[in-house]
Amino acid sequence: MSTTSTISREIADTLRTEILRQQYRCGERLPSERDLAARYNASRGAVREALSQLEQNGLISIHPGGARVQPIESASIAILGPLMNLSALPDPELVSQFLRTFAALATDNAKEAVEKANAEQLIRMKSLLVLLNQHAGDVETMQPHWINMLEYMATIADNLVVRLIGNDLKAQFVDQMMNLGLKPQLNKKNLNQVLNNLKQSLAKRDSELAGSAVQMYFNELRISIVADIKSRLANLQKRAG
Amino acid sequence: MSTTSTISREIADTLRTEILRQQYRCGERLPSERDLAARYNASRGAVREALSQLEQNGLISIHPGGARVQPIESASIAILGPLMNLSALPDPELVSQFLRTFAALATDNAKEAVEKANAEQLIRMKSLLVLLNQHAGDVETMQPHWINMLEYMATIADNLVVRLIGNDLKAQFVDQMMNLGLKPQLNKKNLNQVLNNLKQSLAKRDSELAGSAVQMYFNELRISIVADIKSRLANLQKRAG
DNA sequence: CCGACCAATTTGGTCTGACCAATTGAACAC
DNA sequence: GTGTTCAATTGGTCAGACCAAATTGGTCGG
Repeated sequence: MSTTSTISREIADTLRTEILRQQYRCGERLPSERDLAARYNASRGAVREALSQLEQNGLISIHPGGARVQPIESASIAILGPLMNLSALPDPELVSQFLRTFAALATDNAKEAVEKANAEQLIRMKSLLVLLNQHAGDVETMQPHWINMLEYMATIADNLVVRLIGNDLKAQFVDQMMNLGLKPQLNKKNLNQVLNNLKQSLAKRDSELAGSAVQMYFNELRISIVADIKSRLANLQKRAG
Repeated sequence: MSTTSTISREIADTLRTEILRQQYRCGERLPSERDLAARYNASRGAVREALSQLEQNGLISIHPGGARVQPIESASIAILGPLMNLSALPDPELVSQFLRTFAALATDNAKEAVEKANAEQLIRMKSLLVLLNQHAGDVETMQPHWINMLEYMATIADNLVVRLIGNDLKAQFVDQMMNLGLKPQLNKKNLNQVLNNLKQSLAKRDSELAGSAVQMYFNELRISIVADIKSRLANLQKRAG
């Protein structure tokens, strides 16, 4: 649903990819709006809307005299998705950073959730944990229950800043990961420890323990996923070489 | 510098504020581009660019038939700045969430920095820590040294995702906080413990300890700042009532 | 009274062509 | 070389037009 395809969006996508591929050097001037309009067979208005989006992305800065490419480190999160889509398989380093970041935020959510949960919310978390335990055998079917748990923790923590970042990150990352059809292999022993720690943290309302449990889970997930991507990359290279 | 004032930007700012003030109910249709153009005495093109920016902000979704207001929880980080600027004094709850989030990311950076730092980087961090200790007496002059330390840790951690989020958060938050001229009062005993833990973490390359030290620092900072804002708000209310 | 259907209107997406002010860049004078 | 000047370029804005999709409101059948 949603993403209605428009000329301006297509232009923005194309230019964004070109910039992320570093086909324009940082600081370099982009072609003029009129040139771009000619190149893409579009009107200046469409080009301007595209450039306006790229400026919002922090990829370029538009001044009278010309639009200049900005260093990628000063861009906004919105570019992470396109950055990961530059090739069929995302950069494992970037994926690792992504999961680290996601872990940090989820950990904070877990801590705050356990801290401020009321009795009813505590019970609900415990019941969600039971579901997690029931599916501990199969990572595949456990996934949605993890999402439920983390989502519910986020609801309790009720941190707008984290939620907004999480939205962006999810939009940029999760959907694209799904497409890869990753089947992470989690160490069962460690997973059991995660679930046990989570259980204890809920029982004793120990927020630090809850945080470290979530942290450990994401750590496992990260290591597994990154390894998977790296091995796929190695296979590709072997086939190509 | 930079922010050249353009009509489209002004329109975007005005509409953004109106939406954040909930002057349009969520799901409600915005006035048509033609209406807005008439209202702001501007051309449709300018209005379209403004709306395009708001769509990038996740505040509205534009479809043929009309632009509709989206729930704020599905917006992007870019709205946090405007959200905090709705009134002279920002919502303390939002500030608290901000600092929590910032803490979570800085903590992760600290952990990774201590983990992967080479000998030279370790030395540099120690020297930065010496500077911190020298200014431990005065929170005011210590601030820039903290920024240096955290910035250097971020450089070592070299996590693009965290950096981009940090950029956004800083752009939305830090500058506006500076204007308030806050003078946080940190508990000296706790501050000393933070510095000591940091020192030990560097000596033993204990990433967890480094993380908890940074966490504790931000915790102190957050409590102090939030209390400050709350007391100011109380003063304002007393004067008004 | 209600729901399904259809046409008129409205709305966003795009294009063309035009004007202004600021910037740029090259020719020019020193 | 260096500083100045001036014309070409560039972004910002406007007006008016067309199309396709969505909305709206009225009509018709139940």
